[in-house]
Amino acid sequence: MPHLLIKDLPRYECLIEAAKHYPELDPSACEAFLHLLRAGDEAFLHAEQHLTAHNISHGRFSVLTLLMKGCPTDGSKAPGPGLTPAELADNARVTRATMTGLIDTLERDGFVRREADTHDRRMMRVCLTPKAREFLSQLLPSHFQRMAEVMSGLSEAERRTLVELLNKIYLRAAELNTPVRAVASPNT
Amino acid sequence: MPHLLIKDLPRYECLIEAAKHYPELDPSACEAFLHLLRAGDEAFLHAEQHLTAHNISHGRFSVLTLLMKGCPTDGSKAPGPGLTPAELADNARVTRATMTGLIDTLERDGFVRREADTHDRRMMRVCLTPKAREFLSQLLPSHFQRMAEVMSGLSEAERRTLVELLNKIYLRAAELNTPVRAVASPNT
DNA sequence: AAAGATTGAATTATCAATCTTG
DNA sequence: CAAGATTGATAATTCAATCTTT
Repeated sequence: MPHLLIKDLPRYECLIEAAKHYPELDPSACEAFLHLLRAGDEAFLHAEQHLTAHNISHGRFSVLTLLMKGCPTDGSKAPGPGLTPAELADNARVTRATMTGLIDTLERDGFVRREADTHDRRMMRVCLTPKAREFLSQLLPSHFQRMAEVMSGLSEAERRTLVELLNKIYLRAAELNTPVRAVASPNT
Repeated sequence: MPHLLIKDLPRYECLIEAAKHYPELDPSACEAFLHLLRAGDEAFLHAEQHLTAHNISHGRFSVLTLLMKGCPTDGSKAPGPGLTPAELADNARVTRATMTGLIDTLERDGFVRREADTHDRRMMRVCLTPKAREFLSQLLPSHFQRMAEVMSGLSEAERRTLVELLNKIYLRAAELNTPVRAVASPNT
């Protein structure tokens, strides 16, 4: 009879269990993978609850933080004119249709403004409103505070080790995922 | 001009950058937290693409794998009669309304069956169909194979270290999240 | 025709309300 | 009334189709 003060995540437990039935498939790798998802999930939940309490979904938060700094894909600094919906969609990793919907509700709530691009009339420019900047400057410190709580049990050395290992995983996964994402401009 | 063969995740880059402007808020913790989310995100994407290609969403996959083994919250083994929608919702961490919808489409697609509970007529029992068991036995090996690919760059020792660190984070986050999840039965 | 933005249908998710049963 | 399951309204997400502009 296990002590269930800390409830587990059965959907991961099931798979960690199932992976052991495939010894030819590198069980230690599967175990590490599922632990990554489980910890990421639980950590994300902690951050998300804070955002949800402020009526900010994952997608909305991505849009706001991307607009905070410009952050165009090519690294060029263009803070003034804002970003286009297409740039936001690429950087937030959602489809353009999703981004249209996110901008709709953010505009309705007074967090962003749409402006027609002066040079290319197909494009829109999305900008933060002062209300959004105010909102973010209130929210971000407590948001980072919550991140720090989750990581408080790790020493500086452990954090460095963790970041190093996570980076290795990230780069490998990004490499595996790259062909899928590179569907932007085929060569025909 | 950076070499963009591996596209970055600007929504995390922005925050990692922003966290450095709050030196009083434990920047190394925030950095580690965001690296966890970024790696988890990218790893999850790799697994998800495989599931999506087989018409299986995150929620659907959770339901199928939970039903594979029973997996009731209290650890009791009850493989025969299946699980109730409430148990599935708790274990998959979605609301009961969401679970109703997931079971609807899974039933429509022939993966699960609903049966009325013989003892308590408020409850339903959800079971896997043979079609679903066949489907899972085809899918799981390649699913685990993809997990292994992502982790292939880590040695056994690194995997052990990683799991240990992730466990520390998971337990801390679960502890922080527990009060939020324990809203099941208030005492009035 | 190609690119940017949007719209429409479908799925997954939430909460709040409702219906059935205990 | 409690509890389990569902339904209805809304949001976020996807894909496919459409509309405007280049």
